[in-house]
Amino acid sequence: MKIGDLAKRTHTRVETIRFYEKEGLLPAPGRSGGNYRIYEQAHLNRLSFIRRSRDLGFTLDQVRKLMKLADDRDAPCAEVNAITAANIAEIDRKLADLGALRAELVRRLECCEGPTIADCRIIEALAPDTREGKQRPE
Amino acid sequence: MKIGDLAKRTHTRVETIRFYEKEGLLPAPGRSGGNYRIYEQAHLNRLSFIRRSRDLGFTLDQVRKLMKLADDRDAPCAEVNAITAANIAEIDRKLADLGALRAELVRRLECCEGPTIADCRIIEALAPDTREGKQRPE
DNA sequence: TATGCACCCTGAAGCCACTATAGGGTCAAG
DNA sequence: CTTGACCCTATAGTGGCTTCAGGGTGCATA
Ligand SMILES: [Zn+2]
Ligand SMILES: [Zn+2]
Ligand SMILES: [Zn+2]
Ligand SMILES: [Zn+2]
Repeated sequence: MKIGDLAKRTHTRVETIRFYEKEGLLPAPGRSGGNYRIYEQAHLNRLSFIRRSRDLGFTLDQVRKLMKLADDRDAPCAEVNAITAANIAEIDRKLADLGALRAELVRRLECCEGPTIADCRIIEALAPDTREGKQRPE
Repeated sequence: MKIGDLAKRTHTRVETIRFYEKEGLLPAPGRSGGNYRIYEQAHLNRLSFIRRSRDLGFTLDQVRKLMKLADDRDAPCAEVNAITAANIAEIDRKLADLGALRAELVRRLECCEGPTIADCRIIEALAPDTREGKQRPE
């Protein structure tokens, strides 16, 4: 299997596959006469694992850990659960942040009294006070 | 006002202020005898604007646009609204993605049948099929 | 045989928004 | 006169890729 085939089958860009190899996530495959990378099923399995993990929001470092754990079937899965729980917590933080952000943006969008910047509540909310004559514009 | 004072007043790191200057977001201030940057009120205003915008999730490029608009009080604020709306849409996308992600992670965490990797449903869900004998491990 | 075209190779740089590090200089207090 | 807090520049690093420059390979077609 050449790199392009592997790319198609895993919905990964060719460059990303080479990047994973350089990063030590995907073992370097054999080469053809023309120096093309030739992949086996095992590579496809590894790469699928990486992509599924990435899709679930794990970092490459976490993926490295998960793969090491996955390779040792006798290892306890407490560590896997810890990594997963950490990601859920991280997602919760992001959800809260984004929710608050969204609310504030919507509020500002609703308050725009336009039609020109002079009356725009969005800009007004962003800008610090410059209308009380306390300072001159530079 | 020296850079450290400005940093404190705007809750910005000193390095970030220098970075904004290099990026053309904050005009280069005058210098003291000892070559220290000396800031005026106008700089503080600008920097506040930048930080508030960043806190609301605008990119530096969007901040550039917003500042240009903010400087022209006769400009229509449709563009400001468009930038804001685009950010809300972007946030909505992220919220949906993160929500789905979270659900899937929780589902997997709940399904872990441990105590070892051999029975771990999280790893199982990540790994491609390797148990049907269709291929050998590399 | 030549030519085109899709695919492959390497190495380096670019993206975002900073952050960190190295290696110095300035200034006021003790 | 030394200490320590602050400041300066220039460069590299972060994550997770993407893009680019400058080639080589392999197969089909004119
Ligand atoms: Zn209102
Ligand atoms: Zn407006
Ligand atoms: Zn279950
Ligand atoms: Zn488990």
